[in-house]
Amino acid sequence: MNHIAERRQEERERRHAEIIDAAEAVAAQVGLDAMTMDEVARNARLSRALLYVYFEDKPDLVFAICQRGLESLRARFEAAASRHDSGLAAIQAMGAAFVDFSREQPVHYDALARFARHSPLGQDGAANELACLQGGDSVQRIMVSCIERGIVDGSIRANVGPPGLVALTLWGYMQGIIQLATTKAAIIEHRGYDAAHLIDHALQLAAGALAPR
Amino acid sequence: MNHIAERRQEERERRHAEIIDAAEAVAAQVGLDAMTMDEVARNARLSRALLYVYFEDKPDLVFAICQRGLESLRARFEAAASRHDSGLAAIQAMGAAFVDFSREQPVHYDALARFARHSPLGQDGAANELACLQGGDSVQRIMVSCIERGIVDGSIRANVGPPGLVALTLWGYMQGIIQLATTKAAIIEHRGYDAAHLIDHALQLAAGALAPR
DNA sequence: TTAGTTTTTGACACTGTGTCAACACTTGCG
DNA sequence: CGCAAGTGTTGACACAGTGTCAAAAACTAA
Repeated sequence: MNHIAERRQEERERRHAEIIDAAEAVAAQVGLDAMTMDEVARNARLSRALLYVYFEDKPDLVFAICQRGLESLRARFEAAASRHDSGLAAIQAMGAAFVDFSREQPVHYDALARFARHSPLGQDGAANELACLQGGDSVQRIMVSCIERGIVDGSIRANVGPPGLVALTLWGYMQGIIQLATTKAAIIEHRGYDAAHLIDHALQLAAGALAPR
Repeated sequence: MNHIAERRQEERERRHAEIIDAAEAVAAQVGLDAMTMDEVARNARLSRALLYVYFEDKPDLVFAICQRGLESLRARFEAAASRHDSGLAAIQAMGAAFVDFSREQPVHYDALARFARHSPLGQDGAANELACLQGGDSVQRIMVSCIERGIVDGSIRANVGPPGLVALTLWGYMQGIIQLATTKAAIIEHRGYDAAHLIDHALQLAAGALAPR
């Protein structure tokens, strides 16, 4: 029968999602590093071996988490893009959205940061990695379109450079700042500033770099 | 005798350095992640167990590598600071020096990046971690003094913000950009740019953000 | 029922970490 | 010299985690 294959496919997808849910729950408690396949399996009430039917690897599972994160981030960026008229304002809102994202979904953010670190494995298997790359791409595209919009509407100076490069630069910038703010909060405070302060400052500085002179 | 304790102390330090040498050699070949204590021990012609006499942990050993890296980076920054008259030019030179550093001493750079990621363990043991924090501090101080110099000599606009925050921001920025450029070189090229291009652009953009209007 | 297919698992092999009791070597002293 | 006390060094162990596989269990269709 054909219904049967269909049902199985659905169950397969549901299970797939459940495993990711379980992994996120574990990671939320102990972090992605300390998250073990055993714990994930226990949390999803499956045997550990079964995880390897649904995911290649532990990295593969993390890619799946990252994928969800990217989707969420994309939605936030899109919202930011449509909530503002001027290109610059939209880009600024994206910076803030990125920061919010890192705070509200730390596991997703961490998975994303990991993904950003690792060089792509090339055309090697890993369907989930590919999906992450595509997810990253669509986020970038939103940024690019807003930068172009800003150049047209005059809120961003025309000679900032090619929008594609500007988007990449801003992306790297935000990653760097957020990482600094989250991991070195103690040190920053010890110097008399605080993390929120640093981030505000960084966003402002970036806006200044894009605005016309 | 007192000479004997002295000699032993020297031998201890020599061995300490030799282990770090061995670790760097291994890491240069396979990367910090894949570097195993066993391989390091073999490379230093010692038993694995002895490594744990000289270093707490594998992380501790990586901190030691990081320390060397920070010292090297400090020297490069200091050179950059004294090679230029204007504060802005000095800061720009530091950006370039950071990039050079990441290219010429990838293992040191990677150790540094790892250190930057991990939150400090607090007052917990780990003498090497403390040394890294201090090393990071002295690098920051060089940046701060150059920013202040730039504000005085007019090459940097006075309202960029508190020099301490600006230094932190620039630091995070460079980390983000270099990471992006090194791990995602393939993707960047796929979009018609290249890594060197991106870095040039990023440095230019940063300079623009600091320069007076 | 039964034979074929798919799902699920326990048990295993492997790699790497960190620890410890015991071994080996130096050194100072009777 | 010989021999204790201290120091350096190591092999062997316990442990934790990953990924794999043959076989058990569950399901399906005749």
